Amino acid sequence: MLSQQMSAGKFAKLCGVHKKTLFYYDEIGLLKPAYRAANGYRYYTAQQLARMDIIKQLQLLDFSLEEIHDYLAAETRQQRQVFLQKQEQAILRQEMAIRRAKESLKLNAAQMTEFDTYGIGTLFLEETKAYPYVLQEKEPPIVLGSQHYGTQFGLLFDTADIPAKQDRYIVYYQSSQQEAMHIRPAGQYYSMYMWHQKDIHALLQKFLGDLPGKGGKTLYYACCPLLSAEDAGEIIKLSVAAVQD
Amino acid sequence: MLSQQMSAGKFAKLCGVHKKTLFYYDEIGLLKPAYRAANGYRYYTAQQLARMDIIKQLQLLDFSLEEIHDYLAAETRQQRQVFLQKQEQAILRQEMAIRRAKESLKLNAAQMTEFDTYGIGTLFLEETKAYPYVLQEKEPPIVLGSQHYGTQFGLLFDTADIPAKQDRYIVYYQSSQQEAMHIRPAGQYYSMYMWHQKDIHALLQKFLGDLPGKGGKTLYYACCPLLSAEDAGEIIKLSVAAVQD
DNA sequence: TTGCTCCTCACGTCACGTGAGGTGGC
DNA sequence: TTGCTCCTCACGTCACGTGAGGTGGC
Repeated sequence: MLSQQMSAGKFAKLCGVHKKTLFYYDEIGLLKPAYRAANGYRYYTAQQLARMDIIKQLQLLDFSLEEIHDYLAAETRQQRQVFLQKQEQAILRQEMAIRRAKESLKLNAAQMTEFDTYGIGTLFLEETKAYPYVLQEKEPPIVLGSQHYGTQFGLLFDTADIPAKQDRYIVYYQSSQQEAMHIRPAGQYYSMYMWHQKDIHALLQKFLGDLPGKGGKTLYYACCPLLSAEDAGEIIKLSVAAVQD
Repeated sequence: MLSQQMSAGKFAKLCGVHKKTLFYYDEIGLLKPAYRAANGYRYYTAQQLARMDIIKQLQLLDFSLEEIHDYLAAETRQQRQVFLQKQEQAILRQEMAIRRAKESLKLNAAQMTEFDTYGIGTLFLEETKAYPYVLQEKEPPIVLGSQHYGTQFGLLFDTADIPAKQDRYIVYYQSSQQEAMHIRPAGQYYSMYMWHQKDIHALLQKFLGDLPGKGGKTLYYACCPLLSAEDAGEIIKLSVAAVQD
């Protein structure tokens, strides 16, 4: 029977965790050694590996140690099942977050290389896919930020308005199509990266002046927070459809 | 110009963060107020929201605050792009982990309901899909644990061996098909949940004795760590193909 | 004056990790 | 005896959160 027992170091190696982790689990009562010698030495048994195994599995499911403790203390399997179901929700939320992060990363990386090839103030023609977007109905906040609008967001202008006044709308993309009432059509667009410091109006007029012909009605003003990363001014991307609609 | 400045509380609300978060960012030098009054009051400007916006975006990409600091301190866009690329790897790893967690959760939930309907010692017939698995070539560790083998793992026996001796192999499932050299075929299986305390051999013989006829050659012994969750003994699931091969 | 906001300590949280300094077993 | 393992403090880390106690502006 004693041959089954092992010291903290051995048990830690078998479990694939740091010995200090075992000390911590002992301290919080999550996994106490089967036997404590008079000199303070901790001894674990092979059976305890099963408990550690559950702990590790639940950690992969993003349980906190306290939740794992409650799980293990649950009387019935029904109770444990409730824990697992709750966790399923959490995992799904995490999955959404990861998906958004991936999209954002992809978009930003692509935009960086695009920006590096064209730089500021160069007009270029690009082919883009269609994407859905949502219009902000209520009064917009002072500053546009990704915390409100997600990865891709900006303003819409009517090109007819530019010479005189300006009219704003806030756009924000959504992968969830439920809210997306509008679609930016696929096709060729004239685009230019610009540096927005103060006067939007001058920027827009410069852009329209550079166009080789008349473009689409809608002017897309996209914010590029990760491109900017400077204290002074923001880098933005202006686009209009190349074909008149 | 002063009208652009706002107190910590207002700026926090605008950013959607706790005021204490601003204090912390100030302390670590990630986002310092634009102006500090003689009485110690912090004042922020609307421009600083852009920086906060980058911080939050990068946090969504699972950057640590230190990494964000380095990102923002990077001189060139090329350097920043390197950061983003590194992060892409991290995100992909996370995605894998989530996928495995989801699979594990699904499997365990299904197994719990199955176990609740049949209980221990009841033979039942089930239809299962094919799944790939890998054989452990080297000497197996003393105790089977999910940390080595993933969500689904266990032992393989040859039914011909049972009456006399026992021969073990360790199985472990993989969703990545690269390593999976073997396949458990789809079809009908006789299965039974049992409580494994000490004598495996007696268990296996009982199981084979309960079968209504001769089953397949391979006996699957699957470990169910999350079903067990008790200190004494483990719950396992035995299966053989219903059709003789 | 009241109520609100602002500040600075200082300590808590989570799940450990990292030494320092000392003891015990072969 | 040497080298290895074990122990217990105690403090560090990460990204904040939580009061306590006091000040400042309208």
